[in-house]
Amino acid sequence: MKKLVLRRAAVGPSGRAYRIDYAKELNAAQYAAVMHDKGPALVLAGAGTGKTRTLTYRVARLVEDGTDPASVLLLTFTRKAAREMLRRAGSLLDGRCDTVAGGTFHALANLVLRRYGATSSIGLASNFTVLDQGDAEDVMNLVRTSFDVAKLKKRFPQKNTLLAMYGRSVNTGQPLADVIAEKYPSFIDETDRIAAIVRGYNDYKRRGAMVDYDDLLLYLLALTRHEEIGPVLRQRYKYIMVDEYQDTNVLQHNIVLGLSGPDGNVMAVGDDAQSIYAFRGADVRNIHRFPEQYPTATIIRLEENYRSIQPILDVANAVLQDAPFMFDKELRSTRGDGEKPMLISCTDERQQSRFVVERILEMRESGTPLSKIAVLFRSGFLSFDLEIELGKANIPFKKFGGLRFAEAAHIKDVLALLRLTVNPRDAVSWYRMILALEGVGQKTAAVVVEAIRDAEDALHPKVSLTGKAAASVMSLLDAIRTASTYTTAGERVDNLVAWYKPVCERQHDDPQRRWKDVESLVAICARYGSTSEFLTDIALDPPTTSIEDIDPDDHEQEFVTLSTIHSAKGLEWGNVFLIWANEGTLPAARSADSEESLEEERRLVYVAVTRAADDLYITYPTVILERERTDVLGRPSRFLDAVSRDICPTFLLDEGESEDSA
DNA sequence: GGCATGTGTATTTTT
DNA sequence: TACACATGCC
Repeated sequence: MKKLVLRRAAVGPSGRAYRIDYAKELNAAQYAAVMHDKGPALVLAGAGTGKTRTLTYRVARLVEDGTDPASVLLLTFTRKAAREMLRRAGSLLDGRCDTVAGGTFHALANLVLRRYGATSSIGLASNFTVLDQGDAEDVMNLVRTSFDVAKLKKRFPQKNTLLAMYGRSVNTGQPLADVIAEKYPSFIDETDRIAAIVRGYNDYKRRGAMVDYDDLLLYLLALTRHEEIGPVLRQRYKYIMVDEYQDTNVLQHNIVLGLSGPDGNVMAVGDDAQSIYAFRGADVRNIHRFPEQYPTATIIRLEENYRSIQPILDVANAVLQDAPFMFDKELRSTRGDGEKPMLISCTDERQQSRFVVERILEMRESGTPLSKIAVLFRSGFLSFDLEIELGKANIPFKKFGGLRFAEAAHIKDVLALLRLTVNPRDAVSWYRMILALEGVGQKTAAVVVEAIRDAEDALHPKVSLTGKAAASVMSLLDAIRTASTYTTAGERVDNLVAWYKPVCERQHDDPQRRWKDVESLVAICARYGSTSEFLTDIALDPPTTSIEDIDPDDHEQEFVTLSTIHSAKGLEWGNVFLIWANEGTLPAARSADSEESLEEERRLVYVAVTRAADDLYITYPTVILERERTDVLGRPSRFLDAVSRDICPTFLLDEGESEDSA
């Protein structure tokens, strides 16, 4: 038997002895944050400074001091981040953090609204549907079309532009007219019509008990201000922690204010240098103004970087050097010196891809696992050429960002079918599926949807059609009717998918590949009893990529990560390539018009650079093929101007000895 | 004439 | 992939 050993314990404010030796496991600043008890606090956590660790330990510390885990609320940017933190906190304390509430603002809103949405003045049925971005666009499109804007003979905003206008208005609190005047001046004459369409959009959602992402936040805010429910929520959540505070929008900021009440038991954690979601309404000023908002706030700075070697941080610090106001920060590495990052000037995109591929092959040769390598870029399409080269070289990779699972047409189809079994009044889903049928175009689809809307029983509409259209519409109605008789999501989806297969095969030329996706969706769905719960989860937390998440065989496999900078937030790799680091791409040309958006591009560079632990290669092509013959001469991103060649030397690529002698 | 379907082109970033 | 526009079927 092992012998018992005595260890001197620290004692917390509650007088209980801590199991975890916080002082030993944390640095001074982290320790201060973890021990912070009541009242507002702002933790400025630079990249790689152990932010997750700090949050995790604070949760554990609160629980060790006897705080009811259910009264701790951890708001994060993604559900995945929340899961990870709660898992880690749980493992510190043998699972005693199970009941801590954690997730995104949207997930919290969903939870609270299911419970209180119907009873309050909001009057939202508890079985409401959550619309994801694509669904919301479809609804907007339906309303837009009903306004006959095509007949205007004038450019009129597209569905996604309309949604962006409305979303901006909601997320920044600006009136719609002001948003149009400021951000979309070319449509200023159409302000009234746009406003009418937005009203139509909101009416449609209300009638169908649907909420989009913005509504979730709006309704949650309303509930925090509600006479009876507000106090209930504040009673419930006594300790609030918000991660990535720099990426909150005004709405979310107000929700935090509403939830925390006058005492302000809020710990906001973030890094203003990593605010990269302004396009979604995020406002860096939320974090900048936190100290004014809460004059008694404790401010704690985490500056010791555990991730990167100093030469990488030198580049990161230099990128921020000329930035206008930011909280003071200077990242210091705890790891010391190492190889300097390299700036590599490539002749064109081909050479850039070749360089990355050859370097990856060398790394693999010298024993670096592929999982430690990442290639980062500004926008999804910038990796297309590289993907081809990686494929040729047989280097497995996985791409994050860009196309998401739930955005693929065939996945949306299956989800639409499922939705119809839950809500046969869902005109958007009907329209989508009817349009997919053989012999049916926009006109016929509109007629059928109209008939369904007017019918007493949506599944038995009175509509007279002939030929192929008649037969295929009948078969769709029949499929929905049959599937609806089953109770579980799994049974329903099996039925629907059997009907959908020939439709999918007729519509797409690569049905086999698509069908794999459908099958993984079916596999996820099979775990659910309730169809609407499944649909909500898919909308709030869509699987990032197609099969990997589900296929257990692929889990072990080694792969290089390709990712947009946005999707790389919070992650790290040993070896990082930042490609397309040239003017016009990073910053993106469309961001060059305002200082605000330019600064956001600077922060993107900062985020990208600070993902690297050991090796960083920044590449840019000099000759860029613009559309139709005009080649543009590329120059490196202006945000690298302040990075001296001494910190990050420049290299050119020459053709070496050919290796294949065959 | 009305409608379904094919073709070409251009794409930020995401809860 | 999603749109605008052109073509060809009923």
